[in-house]
Amino acid sequence: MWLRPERPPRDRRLTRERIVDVAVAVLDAEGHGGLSMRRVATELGVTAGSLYWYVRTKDDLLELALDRVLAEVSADPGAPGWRPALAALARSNRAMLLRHRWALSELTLRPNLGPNALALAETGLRLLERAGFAGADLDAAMAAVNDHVVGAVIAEVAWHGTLERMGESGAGWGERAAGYLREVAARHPALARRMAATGEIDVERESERRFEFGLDCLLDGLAARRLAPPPP
Amino acid sequence: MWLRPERPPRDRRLTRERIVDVAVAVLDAEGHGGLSMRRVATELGVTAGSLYWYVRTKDDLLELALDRVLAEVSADPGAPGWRPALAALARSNRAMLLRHRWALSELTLRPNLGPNALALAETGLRLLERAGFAGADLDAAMAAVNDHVVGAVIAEVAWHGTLERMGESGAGWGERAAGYLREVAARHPALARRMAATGEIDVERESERRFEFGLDCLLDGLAARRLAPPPP
DNA sequence: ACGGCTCCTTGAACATCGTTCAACGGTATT
DNA sequence: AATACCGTTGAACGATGTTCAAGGAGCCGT
Repeated sequence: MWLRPERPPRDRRLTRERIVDVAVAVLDAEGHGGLSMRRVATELGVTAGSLYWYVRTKDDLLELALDRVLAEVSADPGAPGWRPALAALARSNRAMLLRHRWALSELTLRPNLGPNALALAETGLRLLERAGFAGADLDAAMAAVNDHVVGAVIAEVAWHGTLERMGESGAGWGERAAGYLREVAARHPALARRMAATGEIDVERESERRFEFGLDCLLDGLAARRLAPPPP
Repeated sequence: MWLRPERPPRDRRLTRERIVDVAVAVLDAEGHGGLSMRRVATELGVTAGSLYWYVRTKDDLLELALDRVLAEVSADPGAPGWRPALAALARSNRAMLLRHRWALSELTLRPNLGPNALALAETGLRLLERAGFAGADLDAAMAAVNDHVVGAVIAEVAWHGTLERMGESGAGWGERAAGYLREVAARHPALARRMAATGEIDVERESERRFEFGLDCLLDGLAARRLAPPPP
């Protein structure tokens, strides 16, 4: 994908950029399922076939959209040490994934080697280099932080989606689910304890708390594995 | 989904179980994109419409398939302490996700409250309870481990997929990519250093190494946050 | 043994999707 | 002014998920 440069054109009513703009907008508004070539085309006042002049396939368009939103995550240049800086980068990454929830499903099955993805990797690596990591541990440390971000957001999105579906299922839901829940609770005491302890909880707050907890654990482990203190 | 019990039937040539069997087989063999209602139906010697007697929608079928493979992950009952036991559970989880790579994309956007998912949560929670976790930290610790597993497998699958696509792109690929790579290397020195250091590497081995690295970091952090030593 | 009833399967249909392609109008080059 | 090419159209193809009237197959009550 990133090998195919855009045509140097003449009168074009369209652009890759404008197409990706609309695609991201549609994805943000209606999620993964809401994106279709025809939808993007109508939004641009054009027929679906035209898009294929600028984009080889729908997958390519998704790849472009993914890289577009990856540009939104950035490091905080004013962070005092490697640890706050790395945490800030992770938080920025998480915030972006929560803004564009469709990006996760794309990230899952699509390789992303776009310019913004690579730039993001670069800033992360430099951060860890200054922190005192090198060699194979550098890659592993970077991966560990990214994995935690991705895994945490996946869990949050799935959780949020579950509650949304419950809301959609109309009023009589609780009664039909009660039997199932009772059976589950009987079979799984530890799970029942946790469900009882956390009554009505705010998914966003709790997800953020868990994210910070895991991030702290991870950073503790990373700090212990640093080769050298950060250079002065 | 888990509220709808199967019909008590008469002569049925089909069963939910047989349908899910075939669905999992097709998914394993041909991935997410290879699954269609018609495909499953023909595999069972039946027309597509018949499936809708047993399954309300394709999404429901995927939910069933996901819970089916979730049954494959299990804890090692003979693990000596909480830490090896938790690590074994995480490894078993990872192994399952690598066996059924399609399960990841489903896990991403689908809530999973199936019986096997809940049983899995139960064993994890019991493990952490015995390790000395309680209250909100218990949930957070469980989530942190799961997040690392999911995130790590996602990264591995995406990486593997990238290399596969490169292989498909025919011979002349390297030449067309060389310019892009050179530009990337020039713009991103740290990235270039890492790419140069790790020449031809085995994706599976390296992914496993990174997984264990991150897991160790995480477990270190968790150990430090334990409320009490494990009860005798 | 027969009628009636419910369970399950069929086959055709609908809408929508990604993608292709011949045709065609407008723009720049010669 | 003639030509060549760029960008768009509109129709089409095949495949997809899902629905539904119709019909056959087994069981029940009489």
